[in-house]
Amino acid sequence: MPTRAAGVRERARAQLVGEILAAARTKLAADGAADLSLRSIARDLGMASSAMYRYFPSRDALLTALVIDAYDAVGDVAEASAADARAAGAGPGPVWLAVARSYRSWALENRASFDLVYGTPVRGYDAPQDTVAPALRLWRVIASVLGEALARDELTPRATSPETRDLLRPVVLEVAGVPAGQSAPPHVADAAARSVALYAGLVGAVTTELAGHYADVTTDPSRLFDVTVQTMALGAGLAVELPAR
Amino acid sequence: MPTRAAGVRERARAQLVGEILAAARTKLAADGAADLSLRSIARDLGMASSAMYRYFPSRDALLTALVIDAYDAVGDVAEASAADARAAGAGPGPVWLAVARSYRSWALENRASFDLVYGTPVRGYDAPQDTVAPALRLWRVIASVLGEALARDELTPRATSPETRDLLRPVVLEVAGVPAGQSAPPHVADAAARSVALYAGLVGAVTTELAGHYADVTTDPSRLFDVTVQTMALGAGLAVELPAR
DNA sequence: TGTACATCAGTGAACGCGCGTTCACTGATGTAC
DNA sequence: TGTACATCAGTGAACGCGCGTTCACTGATGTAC
Repeated sequence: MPTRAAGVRERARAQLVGEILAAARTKLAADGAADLSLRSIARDLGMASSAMYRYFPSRDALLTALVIDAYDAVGDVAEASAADARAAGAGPGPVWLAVARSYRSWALENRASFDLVYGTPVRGYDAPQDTVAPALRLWRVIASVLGEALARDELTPRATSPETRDLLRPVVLEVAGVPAGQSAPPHVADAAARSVALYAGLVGAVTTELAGHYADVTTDPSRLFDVTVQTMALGAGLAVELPAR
Repeated sequence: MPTRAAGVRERARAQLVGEILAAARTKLAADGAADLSLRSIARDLGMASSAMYRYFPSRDALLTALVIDAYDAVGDVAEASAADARAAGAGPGPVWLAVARSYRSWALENRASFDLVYGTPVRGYDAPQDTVAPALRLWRVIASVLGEALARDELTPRATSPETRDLLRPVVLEVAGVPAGQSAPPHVADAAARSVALYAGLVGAVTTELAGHYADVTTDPSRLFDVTVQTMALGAGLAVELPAR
């Protein structure tokens, strides 16, 4: 049974790749991306460091796998929380709050992964093209919130500057129903621009908290996060009510 | 002249400390904080690596000097741009835009310094207490913008959640005239909370751009930054008009 | 002004550490006839 | 079913690198009398 026999080797291989990745994730969580080394992972798995090269051509290739991993984890979490909120009948504002909170929770629980993809780029590592698609998942989730608000006509109107047109790429536009290649009408382009502010604001709120800067100004980072995200939503034209504590 | 002689040695010492810091800044800009080493700085200065220890007790002490350096540079830039804008008669909205732009420019020109203080914390390095005061300068500048808007009664009102009270520390409150130790009235506490959203949003916009994530969604990061910062201002209750391009 | 001593700057070798990557190799597993 | 060969997994030693920090030391500079 040649094919099945080959399958055995392949399966063993796939399993070991999985074990390496699992060990790498553990190491990443413990030491951070900058200190992640093939040798230490090999040590943890009880194998020679040179054996790593049967599975990953270089340290950077391993890093790329972890980067994609992290983006996908964020994508999963964000998409799931948005879907849950919508299933519970939430409108755009509350969906945004749910997404923001889940993003923050994930970041707090996976600091090193968060830093790996949203923090300071790792020196000497250039993320290859494969990482772009998974990275766009969060953009899409946030753009979809604005797209939904727009469709429901729930977006607080504002004067839009004409330069917003043609400023954004399809990713954040298509969610609002603009086909690729077509120029977006002003109000859609504006909604997309607002979603960028939410994305950047979200990243900033979490980054600031993780960098320890919230500690300088508050005693309750979690609540401050909620209030901050609410303020940002207001700027984007979404109403968010915070549950009383 | 004993005192003058001693002064010579002290001055030589101070000058060399200055040269070390200058070389360290150059190295920081070139290699990033994680790769900053005493040995490489010593090499650049043409001295033995062990000589470094006459001037800095450890690598971390050098890092601390660079951290304070970075915070002060940001503080200078932010305070100066706010002062310039005010001198030119600008109201809170335009002052905020000026501060945000100058912050971004500084970050783009000093990536490694930006990462050092607003990015992923350096592994194994704990910023000592001396760094807190310089770090607060940017908070104060941003809080002062909101404080001014409040004083001028130019802040778009909004429903404030009662939990905003007692959420924030004096730093962001005192700028609006609340003496240390006193609880802020609701509208002041709310203004302070808005300033946190601006701070976090600003950090996030720059972080996102530097991490390369803007490249996924736009072709004109500079303009997108302006629009983003405008949207955030709206959430904080400030009106910002962007100059046409 | 001159001399004896103390202080400081700076050196170079060394310790012990960890890293990514390469290479020739041993066995085990799979393949073709 | 059995044998000869090819493929692959994994090893362990080695290369060359850079790091922070310590230590005993040499000279030069400053200080006290």
